[in-house]
Amino acid sequence: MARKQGSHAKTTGPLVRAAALRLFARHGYAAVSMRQIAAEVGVQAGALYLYTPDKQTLLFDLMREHMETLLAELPAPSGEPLRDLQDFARFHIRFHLDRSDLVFIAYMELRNLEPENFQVIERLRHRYEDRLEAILREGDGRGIFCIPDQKLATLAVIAMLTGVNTWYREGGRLGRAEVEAIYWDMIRKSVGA
Amino acid sequence: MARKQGSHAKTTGPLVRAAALRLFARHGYAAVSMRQIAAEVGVQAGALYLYTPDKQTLLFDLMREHMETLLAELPAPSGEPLRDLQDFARFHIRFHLDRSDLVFIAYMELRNLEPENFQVIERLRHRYEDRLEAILREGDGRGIFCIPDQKLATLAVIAMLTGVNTWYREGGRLGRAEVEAIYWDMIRKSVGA
DNA sequence: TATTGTGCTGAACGCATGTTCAGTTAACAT
DNA sequence: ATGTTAACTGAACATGCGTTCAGCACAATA
Repeated sequence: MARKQGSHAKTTGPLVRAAALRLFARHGYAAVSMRQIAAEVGVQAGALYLYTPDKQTLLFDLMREHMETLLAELPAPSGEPLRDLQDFARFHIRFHLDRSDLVFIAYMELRNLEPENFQVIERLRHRYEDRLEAILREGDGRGIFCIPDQKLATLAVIAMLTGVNTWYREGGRLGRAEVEAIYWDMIRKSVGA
Repeated sequence: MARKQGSHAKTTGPLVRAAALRLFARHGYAAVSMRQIAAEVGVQAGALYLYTPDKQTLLFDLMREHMETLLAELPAPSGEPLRDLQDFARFHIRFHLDRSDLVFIAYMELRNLEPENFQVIERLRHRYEDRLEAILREGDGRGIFCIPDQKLATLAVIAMLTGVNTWYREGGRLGRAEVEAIYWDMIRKSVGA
């Protein structure tokens, strides 16, 4: 039953990755055992170590790849703050709803990262926040926005947007487009534009 | 070394409770062992079972008491939506900053609750959200607010407010009063008032 | 057909887990 | 001095953990 993933890999193979993603999101990193992950893949526990060095790397790889994709796919700013803020907001909602498991892990399992791994993820997250802060600063400087504190506004907007993931369900009362529109409306108002 | 907590209690004693609170908040429920909690209290693991029926109850009691206190201390609405919204926002920030460990646990460890315990907490959380939603609905109906969707606005505001806990540190750039004022400004604008 | 390779098993390693309980200790009441 | 009781220990229970590794099966190569 050859599964063709890799052999004594330094990072995680795709099938193992997918199984770990599902289980970590559902039960949490600390509550999931390597044997459970192996069962989800359909192998014995020992075989996992052909595809990942250890359990911690399983978690770290999930988070790092998630954050790197987030930064890579974030649309480049046009220099027009109102439009850039809208792009950011809509992108954030769409990107996060498409990856609810990864988002959940990235926000919940930070404390289960070993310190050096934690710092890597923190740096990536900070780069993402900085992108939003730059938009807000630009808009505030040009008098398009009216923001009491740019750092706080950045964190407030991101918290608000990320909150969508805690309640949104496919096939619910509102579709993604409506959610995007409603949140954009609230965010636009909250920064005084 | 008598510690006078209780004896074969059905709920958790205060010293054990405080130790569990610290450790769960720092490392997560699944990652903390009864032996670690016992060490924090200064007893052997077996002694914990004089003060709590089991580990799950330790977690559940923390969450339930937290949510009940939250509901009990939430100020009663005056009927004046703008003032009630401000009261709600300021109360939320203050209450949550005063209990950052409990808040962290209440948001992070939901999935470690057994199903029936989970439902109890969910119901309490819903009652809290309903209080805010009632304020928004009243203000929107009277034309004081301008809200595209009351349910979403409720969740967005709470997410925004709760986000403060992820970054606020005592002795940082901003004091509590300033944070309260800035967030109140953003929230007021976001609901169109 | 013989030889190499890889992909995986299954057992084992030492250690930690939540929980129970027979017994020790110390404070108090009589 | 004796009896009582509550607080606590320390060992034990069965189970599970992350991780390692000798060996096996099978596909590809020679």
